[in-house]
Amino acid sequence: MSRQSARAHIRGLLAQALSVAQEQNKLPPLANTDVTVEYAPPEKADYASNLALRLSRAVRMPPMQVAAVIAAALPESDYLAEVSVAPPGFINFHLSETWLARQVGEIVAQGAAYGNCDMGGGAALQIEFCSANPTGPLTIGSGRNIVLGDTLARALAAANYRVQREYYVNDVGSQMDTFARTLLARYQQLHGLDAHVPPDGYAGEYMVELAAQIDKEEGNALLGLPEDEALNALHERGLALMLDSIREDCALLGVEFDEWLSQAWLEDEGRVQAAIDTLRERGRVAEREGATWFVSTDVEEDKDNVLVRSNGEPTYFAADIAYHAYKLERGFTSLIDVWGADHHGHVPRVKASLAALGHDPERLTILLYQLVRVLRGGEEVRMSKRTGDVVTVREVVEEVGVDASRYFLVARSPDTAMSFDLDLAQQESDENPVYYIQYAHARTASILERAGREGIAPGAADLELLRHPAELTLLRLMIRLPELIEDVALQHAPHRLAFYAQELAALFHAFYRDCRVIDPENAALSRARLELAQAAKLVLARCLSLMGMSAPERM
RNA sequence: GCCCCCGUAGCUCAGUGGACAGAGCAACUGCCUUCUAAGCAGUUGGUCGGGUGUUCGAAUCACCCCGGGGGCGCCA
Repeated sequence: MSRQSARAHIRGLLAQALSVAQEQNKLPPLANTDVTVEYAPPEKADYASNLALRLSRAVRMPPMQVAAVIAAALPESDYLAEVSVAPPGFINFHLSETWLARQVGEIVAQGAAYGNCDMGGGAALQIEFCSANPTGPLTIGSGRNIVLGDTLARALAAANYRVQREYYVNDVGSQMDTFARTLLARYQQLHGLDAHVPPDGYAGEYMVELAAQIDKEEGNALLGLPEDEALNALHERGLALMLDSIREDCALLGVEFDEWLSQAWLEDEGRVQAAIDTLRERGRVAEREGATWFVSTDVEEDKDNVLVRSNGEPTYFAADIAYHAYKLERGFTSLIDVWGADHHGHVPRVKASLAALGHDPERLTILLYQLVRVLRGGEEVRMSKRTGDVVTVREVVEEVGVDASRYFLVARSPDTAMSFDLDLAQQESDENPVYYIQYAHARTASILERAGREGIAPGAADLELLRHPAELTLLRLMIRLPELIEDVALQHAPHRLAFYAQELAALFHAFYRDCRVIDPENAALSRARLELAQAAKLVLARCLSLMGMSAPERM
């Protein structure tokens, strides 16, 4: 695929140096050692390794000496201008500025593919996200789920995983019964009957609209049916309409799922029963108190969990066991679930159940995100899905737009209980990071357009003319994009994209100030800088695209 | 009672074993006859909630405490 990133290259050099030093008896034989390379403080170096510090104890040598030995054994590399050793024992790597300048050509040549890496090696990966109960419109909380899941999916695809996006539809269970009963009451009310939304029903206005939609299609045909038939019909039709609406909400955020997998389907296929049977064969099931239990007290969990209720209905947990097993049976080598932190207690039992079925629970990663508070007029908006008192994805996107919605929802670490301030996202649009980043992109576009009008031909540039500190600082960050994508994919940390984009935009703005691109007095330098502007445009656009945001040509 | 997340500058948050702790916003001071001022430069601002350990090195790891949020067998 793409060329090796500088970080990966340096890691390779260090690994070679380590084995050379051992062969030459400069270091005692060592067991397999992790070679770590990180970003150095900018004034010290570009990259740094603490390898010598970590090995010092094992090799019984002072860290500075270990560092010197390793540094001396490093092979030559055209990536590097200088390698130095710094107290207390760091090995510092300074990139060659001519190598750096030449990377502009690499970036432009790779175009929209620049940033890709081969971490996944084409492995099939499934990411399941959103999966909100189809009993109401998507809330801003689901919005965070969707944006985290989709952004991560984009980064994983860039890291060469074959990614499938899936939405698990919880179309079975008590909440769907309540949904149908609420719908029936609303439908009856439309026909002048004295019906009431059940006390635990969904009081939101959208249920009235849903009933009206069904009424438009069916007229009073449902009134004559026995109650259970009417409920079944409303369940089915209401669910279909709700899923359409959820699909539209996702589309508003620029997200499309490859698969919508139904819990009812899993049950109808007998997969839930089959999972329970398998667990029983493996001696992991107990009957007590009239219910069927998954026995996990002896392993990962601190308590057993119900699989089949005393009324004979399987639980959500039983279906989830079958569901996760089915994911692996479909050939995905790794799975990611994106869950709200309120489900964290569910994690150990799902993993325990996978293990009990003979699967490797390590294949499943659960990305938990803390819940979203919404501020409107400086006040926290109280939300309740049951009363219909929610802030929806649709409202937010309509209010602040898809770019700002996605940016704010992805820009915080999943571990942070974030506040989404609706007024701020709108009022301060001038001071908004969204515009800041997009403006940098628009500036690159504007420069390129101007160059075109003035007949400055791109290409054939002598890139080694790029020596200005502002040019090189910008480039140092640009060449880290593949490393960033690797980190985002590995750490499941999509928010890093937002911080990178912000920093990149800042460095571009600084370059714009310090380095005039189109200079009639210096055609050669103009061509080189034009090439750099083109590369910067590609990197900015790639970041925005990974975050699902637009990259405007002008603002 | 037990489990998970958080506590870092006035505010919103990065940084989760590495070098003197960072950004944006807010506040203050400057910069448009030249490729977009939705921009740039500078200044102010922090006992990293508290304590004790581990380590060559701790915002980061362990333990205890304080504070905020979320969760805990027949809801999903």
